[in-house]
Amino acid sequence: MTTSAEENYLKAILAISLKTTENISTNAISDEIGTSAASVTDMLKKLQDKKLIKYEKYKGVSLTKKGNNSATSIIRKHRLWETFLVKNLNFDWGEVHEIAEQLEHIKSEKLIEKLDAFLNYPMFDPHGEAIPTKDGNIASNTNIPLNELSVEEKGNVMGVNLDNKSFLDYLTKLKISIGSTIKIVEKIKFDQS
Amino acid sequence: MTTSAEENYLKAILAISLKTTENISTNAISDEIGTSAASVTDMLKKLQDKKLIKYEKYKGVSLTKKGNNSATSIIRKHRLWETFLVKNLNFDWGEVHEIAEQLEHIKSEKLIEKLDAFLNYPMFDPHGEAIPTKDGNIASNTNIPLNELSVEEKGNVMGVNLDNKSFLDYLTKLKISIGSTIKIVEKIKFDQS
DNA sequence: CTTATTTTTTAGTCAAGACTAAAATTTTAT
DNA sequence: ATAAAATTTTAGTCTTGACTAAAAAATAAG
Repeated sequence: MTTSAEENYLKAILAISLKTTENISTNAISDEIGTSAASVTDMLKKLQDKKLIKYEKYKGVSLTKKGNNSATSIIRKHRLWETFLVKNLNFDWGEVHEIAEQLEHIKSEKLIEKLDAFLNYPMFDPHGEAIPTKDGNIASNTNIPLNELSVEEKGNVMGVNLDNKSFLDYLTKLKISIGSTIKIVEKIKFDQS
Repeated sequence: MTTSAEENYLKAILAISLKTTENISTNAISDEIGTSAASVTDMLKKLQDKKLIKYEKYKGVSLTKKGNNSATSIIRKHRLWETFLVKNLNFDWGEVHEIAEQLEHIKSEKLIEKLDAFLNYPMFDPHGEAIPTKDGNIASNTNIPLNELSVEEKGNVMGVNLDNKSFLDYLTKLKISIGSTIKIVEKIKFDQS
């Protein structure tokens, strides 16, 4: 059985592996989780013992099959709960992340299957991220990042990549939500906003 | 902020105080929670420091106003989640207790208020137990225990007091659920079944 | 009313998961 | 190629919440 702390490390390792091609360093993990590098080293040993990661001193880390399954399952739980919070409990998408961080660690296979059925097997969460299926499959996200759309082009908002509260609140204020059609009016050179 | 462990102790103390009039002993708590008496003594000191209980060495324990509020709030969360699991996720009432034990510790006032609204402010949980309101009020349960009904009398099942999995499964098999009308056919002397 | 029994507390330990400071290793720069 | 800088690991400590064994206090029995 994995603890919440272990699950958070696995999730972090998976998240980093999707952002970079390089091998995953202790510091990258400590940045992602917000703990000291020493704490990360401690935990890597435990995860290694449980065969959830492959870890070589000073070299870097990668998830084993087992670790990847575990991490993917946590992402699945997180995104299903976020979907529930937004769709059924009427939370704004900007405020569900912290709550889902807690809910994702609830231990019950049956719970998550029944939640999935209740939500009618959604493919995407409220941020537009794909929800892994029970057997670990993830729909690939074929959306175009906003900054790659040119002026006057139109597109539908399929999701928001950031889990940044103030930015999500800003979008809410502009009434931009999943499914909205937006048009690029002008590009500001400095930050491409 | 209370930890999950602290919340479980508060819940146990409240549960015992509802079952007995006598003062609450260390052993009673250790029996309820399933830990050693020594562990209970340790925790009582912490709860005392946080002003959640009144504790006198060798004498016994009682909840302070603050402790009672906290314990009641946990009961509320537990019962709202059980209601959700049964009503919306189609769990059998016999299998929700363990999951609710985990969900009750999720930290978010807003979550529980929104869940309450989503469920349409239920007064009773799937076991027939009253759900405390946001401000701590609990509807008193005026139901008659089954063993006090006489032969041939009829009644409606308002709830089941036990959180005993095998008994609840047994009732499920007999198709006895909340709202069923049952009739006392015969009393078996030995165990009053 | 003193002794035996039960209950409760204290003392010492352990594991998980965090930390800081120091040592070891790797990488970068001259 | 070697010194300097950055990264990573080790060693030692802390807190939480548990445990066992022993001591202390309260209760029961003769």
